[in-house]
Amino acid sequence: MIVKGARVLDGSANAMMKGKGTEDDRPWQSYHTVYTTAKAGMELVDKEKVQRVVYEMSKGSKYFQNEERKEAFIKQKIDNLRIQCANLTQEDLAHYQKVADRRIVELEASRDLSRIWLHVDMDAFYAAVETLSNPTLKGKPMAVGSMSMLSTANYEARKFGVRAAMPGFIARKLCPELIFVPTDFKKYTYYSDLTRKVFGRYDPNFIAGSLDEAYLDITEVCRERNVKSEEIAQELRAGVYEETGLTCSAGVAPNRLLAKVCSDINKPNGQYVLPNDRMAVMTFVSSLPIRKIGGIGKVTEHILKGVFGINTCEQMLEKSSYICAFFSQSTADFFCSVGLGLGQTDSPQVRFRKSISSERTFSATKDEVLLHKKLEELAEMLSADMQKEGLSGRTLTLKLKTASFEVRTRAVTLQKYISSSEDILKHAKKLLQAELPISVRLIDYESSHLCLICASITNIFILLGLRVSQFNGDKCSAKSDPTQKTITNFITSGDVNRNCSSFPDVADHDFVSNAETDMSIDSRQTGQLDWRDPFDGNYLSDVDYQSCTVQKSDGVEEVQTSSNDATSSHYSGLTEVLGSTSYLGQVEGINVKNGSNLLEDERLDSCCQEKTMLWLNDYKCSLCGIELPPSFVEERLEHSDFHLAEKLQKEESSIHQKSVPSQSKGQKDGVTRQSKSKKQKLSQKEGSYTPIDYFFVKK
DNA sequence: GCGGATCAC
DNA sequence: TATGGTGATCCGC
Repeated sequence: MIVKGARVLDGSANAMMKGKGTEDDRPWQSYHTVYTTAKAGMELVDKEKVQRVVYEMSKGSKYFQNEERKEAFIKQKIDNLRIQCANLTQEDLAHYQKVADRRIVELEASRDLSRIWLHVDMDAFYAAVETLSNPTLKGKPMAVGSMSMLSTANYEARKFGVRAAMPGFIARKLCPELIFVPTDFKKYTYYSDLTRKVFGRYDPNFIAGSLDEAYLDITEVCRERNVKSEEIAQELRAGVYEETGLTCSAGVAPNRLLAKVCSDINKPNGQYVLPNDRMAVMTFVSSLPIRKIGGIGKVTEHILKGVFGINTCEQMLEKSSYICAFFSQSTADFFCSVGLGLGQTDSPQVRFRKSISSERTFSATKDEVLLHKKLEELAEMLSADMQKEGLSGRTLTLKLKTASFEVRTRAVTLQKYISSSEDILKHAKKLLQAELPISVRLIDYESSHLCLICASITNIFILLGLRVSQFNGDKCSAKSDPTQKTITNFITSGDVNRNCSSFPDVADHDFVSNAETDMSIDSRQTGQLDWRDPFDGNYLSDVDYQSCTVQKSDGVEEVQTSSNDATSSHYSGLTEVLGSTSYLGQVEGINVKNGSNLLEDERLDSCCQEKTMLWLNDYKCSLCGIELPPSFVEERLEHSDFHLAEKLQKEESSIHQKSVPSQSKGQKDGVTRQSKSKKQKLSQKEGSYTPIDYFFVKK
C-alpha cells in the first residue's frame, strides 16, 4: 500500500504526454466535453469524429471560451497539486499512510453486507415514452429536447454520438436525419407513476431518484419469498414492461452506490447482480473506473487522474496516503470508501427540500427595463411555486449569467420570512440593482496609494434566477440537525427522502463536515500542508483570470486589477478591503437609492481630487467634446466609465512607477497571469501584478 | 451567512 | 441563431 512519490508523478506525467504531441494537429482532442463520456449504447461510436464535430461547432463561441477558461484553471490546479505532491517528504508520506490505513480499517469495519439494494433505471425514458405515443418514431434516430438542449436521445441516435445534455444544433450536425421531439413532462410523469406502482410491490418505501429511476431495498422480498435477487430483478422489469410497454435496466448490489453502477452495466433492457460478498465487491471495484461512481464527475476525475494517476477505484486505496494528505477528511473518506466498494445501505427517512428556485435563460441583454421585467416574471413564478407547497423563506439568492457564461450569485438573508411575489421582487430588485453597471469603485482610503481599482463596465446578461432558502420551520441549528452525519453514519446509514419524486438522491455522496479531527490536527503538526485546502493555490488565478477578461467587440464585460506596495502585510489589508467591497454590492447597495453611481463618483472624486466629467449644456462631454443627448442614458454611463477608467489609469501608472518595482514574468496570456485577490494565500512573498494599462490598450 | 464550484438528472 | 432548469453539497472565507 505504500506508494512512492516518484511513481505517482511518473504516472501522471505519462498521462499528460499522451494527448500532447497531436494537440496542434488535432485541436479538438484538447476540448474535453462531457458528451464523449461512455454512455450506454455508444460503444461503437466514432469518438474521434464526434469530438471533432463538437469542437468545430463550438469553437470561438462564448460558451467554448468559457469552457476553455475553466479547463485552464483545472489544469493549473493539477499542476500545483503535482508540485505539492513532489514536495512531500518520506516522513510526510509515512505519516499520511498511517492516517490512511487507520481510516481504511475503520471504514472496513463499517461494511454492511446484510442488505440487498436494487437500482432500476428506465431506458432512454423520455424518448421511449414519446415513441410509445408515436410509434412511427420507432427505429429512427430521435431526441427529446430543443435545438439548444437535448434531454435524451434514443439508441438509434446514440449510434451517431447524439446524447443527453448535448445542444440540438450539434446533434443535428452529427445526425442530419435526427428527429426532434419537444419535452412533455405530463406524459413522462404519467408513465413514471405507472412504473412506481410496480416498484411499490417490492419495496413500499422505495426511493424515487427522478422520474426514471429508483432504489429499492429488496432484502425483505427476497427473504419472504425465498427467491434470489436476480429473479426479483427479472420479475420487476417484466412487470414494468407489462404496465407501461417500456423497458428498464436494473442493478443489484449490497449498497445503493454499487447498485447504481450495476444498473448501467447491461443497459438497455438488462440487469447485473453483484452478490453480497466482500471478495466479489472488491474484485468488482478493482477495475471500475472512478468516473462510474456517482459523485465523481468530469473535474474530479480529471484531478484524480492528472495528479495521482488514479483511474480505478482500487487505485483510490493504493494512493490513499496522497488522498489523505491533500483532501478534506470527508472527501478522503468518500474516496477511500469508493475504493472499498462501500455505500449507503440504510433505510433513509424523509427529507425536506431546502431550497426552491426559478431561473430562465434569454437572449443577451443589458437593458435594465427588460431585466427588471424578467425579474418580475421570475418572482411571480417562484412565489406561485412556493405557495403551492406552503413555503416561505428568509434567504433570497439572485443568480446571474453574463454573456460570457460567467455565473454570479448574490444573496441576502432577511429578518422575516417571505413568499409573496411582491416581497420577493422587492428584495430581488435591490440585489439586481447592485449588479447593474457601476462605473468605478475605488478602495483603500487609508493608504495614500491608489490600491485597488475595480472598474465594472457594462454587463450583458443571458440568465436571471431567483432562489429562496432557509424556510420557515427549518431546523437552523447545524449541531442539532439530525441529518448531519458522522462518517460512520455516512457509510452505515443515511437519510434520503423516500418516495419523494421531486428530489434527486444525492445521499450516496454526502460528505461529512467535521471541523476538528485527528487528521486535521495531525496535518497541521507537520507544518507542510493544509490538507483541507488542496486547491487553494490556484483558486486565485481563477478569480484573477476571470477579472482579466476584456471583450472589445461586445463591450467590456468587466475589468479588475489591483496594485500594491508589494508587502504581504499590506496585502492582508487589501484583501480585506476587497472582500468587503464585493459585499458592498449586496449590502450597502441595497440601501442606496437608484443611481448609486453618484455615490461611487463621490468616492472617486474625494480620493483622486480631480476634475469630474460634466455634460456641458446637458449635451457635450466636458473632457472630450463628444456629443451625447441626455436620453442616451446607458451610453453616457459607459462614456463616463471610460473617462474614469482613463483617469485611474494615469493615476495608477504614476503610482506604479513609484512604488511597485517588481513584475512577474510569464504574462504572455491570461491564463498564466496572476494578481492578488481575496482568496489567495498570503504566504507568498511576492505577488504578480498586472498593470492597468493592459486593460485599456487598443487592440 | 455568502459565493463559487461541482454534481446529478 | 444556438450550450437548460432544479436542487443539493462542499469549501473557504
